[in-house]
Amino acid sequence: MSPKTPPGQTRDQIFRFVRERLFEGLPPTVREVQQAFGFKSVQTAREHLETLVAEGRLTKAAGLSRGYRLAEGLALPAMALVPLLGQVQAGELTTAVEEPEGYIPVPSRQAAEGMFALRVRGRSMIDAGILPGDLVLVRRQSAAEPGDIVVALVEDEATVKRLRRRNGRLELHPENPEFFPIVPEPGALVILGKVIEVRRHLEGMPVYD
Amino acid sequence: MSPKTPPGQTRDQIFRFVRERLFEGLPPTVREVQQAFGFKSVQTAREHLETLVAEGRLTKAAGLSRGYRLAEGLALPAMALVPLLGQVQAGELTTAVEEPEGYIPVPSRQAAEGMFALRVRGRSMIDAGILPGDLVLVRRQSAAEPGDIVVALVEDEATVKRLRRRNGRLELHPENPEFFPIVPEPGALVILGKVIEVRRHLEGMPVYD
DNA sequence: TTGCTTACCAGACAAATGTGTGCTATGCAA
DNA sequence: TTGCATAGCACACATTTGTCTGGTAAGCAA
Repeated sequence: MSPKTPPGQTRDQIFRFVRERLFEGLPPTVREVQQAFGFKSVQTAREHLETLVAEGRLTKAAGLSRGYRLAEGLALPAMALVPLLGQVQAGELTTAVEEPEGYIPVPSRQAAEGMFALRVRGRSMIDAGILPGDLVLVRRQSAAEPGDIVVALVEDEATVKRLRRRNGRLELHPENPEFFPIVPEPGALVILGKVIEVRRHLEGMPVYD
Repeated sequence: MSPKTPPGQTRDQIFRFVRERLFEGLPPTVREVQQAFGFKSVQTAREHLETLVAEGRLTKAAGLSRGYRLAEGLALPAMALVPLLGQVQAGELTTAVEEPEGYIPVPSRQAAEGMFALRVRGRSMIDAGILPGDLVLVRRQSAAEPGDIVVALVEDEATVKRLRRRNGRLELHPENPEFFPIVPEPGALVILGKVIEVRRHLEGMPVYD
């Protein structure tokens, strides 16, 4: 008999194994789990799987081959592609087509709704750790809180700045002492969205389109 | 016998059915195809499936249940999860499991091979735009080029620094004037991998585990 | 006609796979 | 000790599932 492992440890690995296989598109059979973990009996694998079902981490379709699935809530993050906009044109950006340069994958279909991506061009945000060439993922919204990093429309160009409130009005502040804050006329500030993620690829990044 | 349909028409619909099922995560069995299309014989479904394989639209793993897959090139862009390692222990990090804190989704299965992720803890790389709390995605490799940002092992702790060559030896340089370079004994430098991506989530990020 | 192809059916067999019963061994707590 | 839980094993059985052999019927071209 194989040595006994600490309680739950093997089961965690089995859970990840099943999830991995689901990612690849083909759920494992009980015997595939058995072989993957070197169990000498099918039943050992089966008991672990059934325990995972009882724990609510897996679900199963009884009788079906390869019937184990991830439980609700643990579902695989389905990938979605967010458009990488190049030139952000005048107006509202809401006009359907802005000639995306490509598409950025995000791990949640839901989160991708109403998102777009931009490539940062200036050095005005380097103290916030946002460098030229970085990608910012932006959720579209026309308002934001002071302190948020936002994408705003300044003279028909999209710019990334931190939103600040000063003297009762909203301003766009760079995070680089070499740059000056932008003080829009009251009511003239057009916010395109809020930056919710920053990505920097130091090595070749696959482009989707 | 059911009425005979025009050549290829039923087969196209079977292809779409299989693709749909693959997208949902559970490839169909031959008999499930049979029932979905109301065939009175298993063999009818089987012949269509085998024809799709012969046409190069599907592939199959013979003998396996639910063994039909989409052919190369027709596959969906698949995501993979990269382990987010918390404490990087001594030694080589190559020991199988290091108690991942979670898993980070990356958009390519292939790229995920041999990768891991770390959460940055210090402020030593802020001038490179790497802030505390940022995630770095690392490809495992034991050597790197000067100029690369690497993860190296310093006194049993993983640290992110830029690799530099000075006076003929490799050093680990921070990107923050408040910190000093680390000068390992020649030959004592343990490189765990190269940083290939930096991510910062400014808003709640889903954690997978 | 003949011959060929495609679409479909019937029934059987064998391999893959899910499931059940009974067992050993270890650790822990009452 | 007893009792209980977890980890694992052996073996059998039934269902699911892939596979095979042989058939019918319709359309089309030589």
